[in-house]
Amino acid sequence: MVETREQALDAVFHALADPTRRSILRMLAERPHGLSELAPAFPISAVAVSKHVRTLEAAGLVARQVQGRSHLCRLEPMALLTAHRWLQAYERFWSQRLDALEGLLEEMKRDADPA
Amino acid sequence: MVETREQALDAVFHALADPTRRSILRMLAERPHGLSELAPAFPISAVAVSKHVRTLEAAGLVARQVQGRSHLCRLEPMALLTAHRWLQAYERFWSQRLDALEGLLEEMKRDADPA
DNA sequence: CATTCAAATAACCGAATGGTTTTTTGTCAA
DNA sequence: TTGACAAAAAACCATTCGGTTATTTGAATG
Repeated sequence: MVETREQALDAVFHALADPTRRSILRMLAERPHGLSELAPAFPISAVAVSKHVRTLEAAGLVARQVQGRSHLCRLEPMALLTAHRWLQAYERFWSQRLDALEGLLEEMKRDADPA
Repeated sequence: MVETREQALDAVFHALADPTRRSILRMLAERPHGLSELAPAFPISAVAVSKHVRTLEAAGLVARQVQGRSHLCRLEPMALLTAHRWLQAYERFWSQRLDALEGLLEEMKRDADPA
């Protein structure tokens, strides 16, 4: 479904950009859930929840195991690695900022409490 | 603009879910760029690029410094931390998987090359 | 002052998004 | 075999999205 790495990032970030879908992932992180077990947890129709799950599936974040007439969904965590690695490339920028903040705090402490 | 933590995640993940916007961030990671310097790097109109920058700004990923008639954009990396921390909560799931994979590889090596 | 240049604003367009209700399609059980 | 149940599929709707062109605003420059 997803071809290139850029398309994978598109799909994963888009899937994560919705609070209902993030909630679904949180539930699946705890344990696998059937679709009909997932749906009542949200104030929207079961069809809408099913659509969200399909979006998560398309991004590779969720896998579905069909058992008769119930569909068991489980977290597929490796897809999160795509997003994580992209973010890691920027890690040095925010750690730089955090270091600068820490430095400032040290300075303030020294000024407020001169030995 | 962004009120709650959930809204912040919505805005950041949505901003990252577009290849043009990710490219803009990559350029700004290298160094700050004027808007008019940013625009020609993309096969779309300057207005479209300006809109993308506004989306990034709304997510807190980019800050703009107006200097006369040119607008200087720079990366605001702390907003990425929001996304990074959300992903970190799932880190144990994929590292579990990676460990399992590593274990399998070890096993295959042992089987293929019995001492 | 008139011009030029950077950017925003406005108006518009087609496609995608998030939601709905209704209608199939299967599968389990009485 | 006749329901009942789980889920998908279809049709629909309003809003948002990513893009366009044309117009306006505002600062630098001749």
